Amino acid sequence: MDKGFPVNLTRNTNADDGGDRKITSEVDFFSERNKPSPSASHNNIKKEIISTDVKPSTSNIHVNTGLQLANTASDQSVVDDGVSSDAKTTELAHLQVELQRMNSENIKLKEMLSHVTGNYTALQMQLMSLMQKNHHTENEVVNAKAEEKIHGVDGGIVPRQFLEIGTNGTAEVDDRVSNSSSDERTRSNTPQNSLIEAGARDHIRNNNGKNGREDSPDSESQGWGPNKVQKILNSSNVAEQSATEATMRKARVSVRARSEASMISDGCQWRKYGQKMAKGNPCPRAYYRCTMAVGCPVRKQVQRCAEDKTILVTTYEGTHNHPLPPAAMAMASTTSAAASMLLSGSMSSADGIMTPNLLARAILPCSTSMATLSASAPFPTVTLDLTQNSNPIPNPNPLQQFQRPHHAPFQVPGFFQGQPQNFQQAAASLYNQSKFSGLQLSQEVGSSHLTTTQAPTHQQQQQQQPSLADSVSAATAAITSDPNFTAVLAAAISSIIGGGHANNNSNNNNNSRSAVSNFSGN
DNA sequence: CGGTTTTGACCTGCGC
DNA sequence: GCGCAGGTCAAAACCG
Repeated sequence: MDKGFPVNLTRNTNADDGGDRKITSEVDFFSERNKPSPSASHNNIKKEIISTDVKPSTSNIHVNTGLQLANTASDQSVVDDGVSSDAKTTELAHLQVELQRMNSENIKLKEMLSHVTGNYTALQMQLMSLMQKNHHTENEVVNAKAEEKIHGVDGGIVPRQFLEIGTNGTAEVDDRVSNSSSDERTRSNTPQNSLIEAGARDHIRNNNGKNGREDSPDSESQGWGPNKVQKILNSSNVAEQSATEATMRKARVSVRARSEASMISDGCQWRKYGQKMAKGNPCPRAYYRCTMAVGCPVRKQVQRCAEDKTILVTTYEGTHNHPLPPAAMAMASTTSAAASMLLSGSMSSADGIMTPNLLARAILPCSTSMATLSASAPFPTVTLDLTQNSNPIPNPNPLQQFQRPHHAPFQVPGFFQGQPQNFQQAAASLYNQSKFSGLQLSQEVGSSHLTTTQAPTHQQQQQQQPSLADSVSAATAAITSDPNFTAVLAAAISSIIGGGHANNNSNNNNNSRSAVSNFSGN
């Protein structure tokens, strides 16, 4: 019996070995993609070139090189049958000239690429500095307010510990942020630990480490309590910045997907550590912790939607501190990217309220409604809704669009690198697919008046698309319930959001074996 | 036997 | 201060 792993994976793939086969073929495809073109004529010309001591360029930039040479080669193979060696030599010379021309062209293209890259970097730097400047300005406003309180301008009482945290707590918070990987389990292993420590954590909040525990890794908060951050936000700019970083860990990414399984497969291994009945929902909420590495801070909550029990809402929090298999990277990078986007938006505002329009456009630039953003207390949350059936781009054959042929499977972002054309095609394709699947982006910003679009309920969203054929609904539901699709779609979204965010687990090696084992294990 | 799930108890924050 | 809700812990049960 599969415990904690999606049942519908095996259901969707008919058998466990079917699931393995699917993933294996995908991995094989990726490995194939890294090989040169299998064209026989291409191989022929390669041999010819090497035999004449002309080194072919291996640059990826020159996409057409192989084709042109291949054509030439096939021409030559015809000539080979009965033509003199002079013609052969002439042909070789011609090829050499052609190759040299292409090499020089390659160099030019490389220069262009480096130029564009440089421009991009410069622009990115400018953007960063602008954002930083903006943030700094807001900090000054906060500081001014804090100063007023310190000097009793408004008669307010300044909580002493907040000021102390501002100078002293920086290291503590930063340390927590940078050491998000600190071993929570180790910390919790001692018997009495949790209760004592819970109290100690609270004590730290109030006394700022006067009990001497602030330097201990034990002082690392669980990353789920909002209050510490909220309090620190009211102190100095340093503390605010630190708190913002701490908030980064608290950003949540919620994924709604139709699934009859108890949990969607995201490639990670999870251990259930709790279950609670949440108010207003007859379905219990399950709490999971990542067990792929000891002390991984990532947790997730899984709960069925109260309105539609076929919808599984999975809420992720935290960043993995260990290498992930590609299958896990897809979802992990997505949640990380979404969290980064969300918090980069929230960071630009002193009161923690994000700029929803900017964020919304950033997540999916061509859409006005694709994912739900919420900065309502206590946690900023991005919701990726993979349950909808809306289709802004009419597609007469949605099934065809969603099919996963073996010759062109979906890719996770890590595999896009070095394959720009494939990346663009896949991203564009998945972008359309994501639009098809009805990722809804609205701006629900808690109590703030920045709300521009009221997040529609699930029923409302369905009612907005009454004209869709049942087959489309069924296909979408079936596909979006496929955990692999969910993960890969999420990966594509993260890719669209921006490569910088998408692969924060850059040290993750693409261990295809672990991916296979994970999926088969799931 | 080791890992996972279950489940009741406990803690914390928040609103009243 | 009290009650509520969300979140976590850990012993016991369960499973392969």
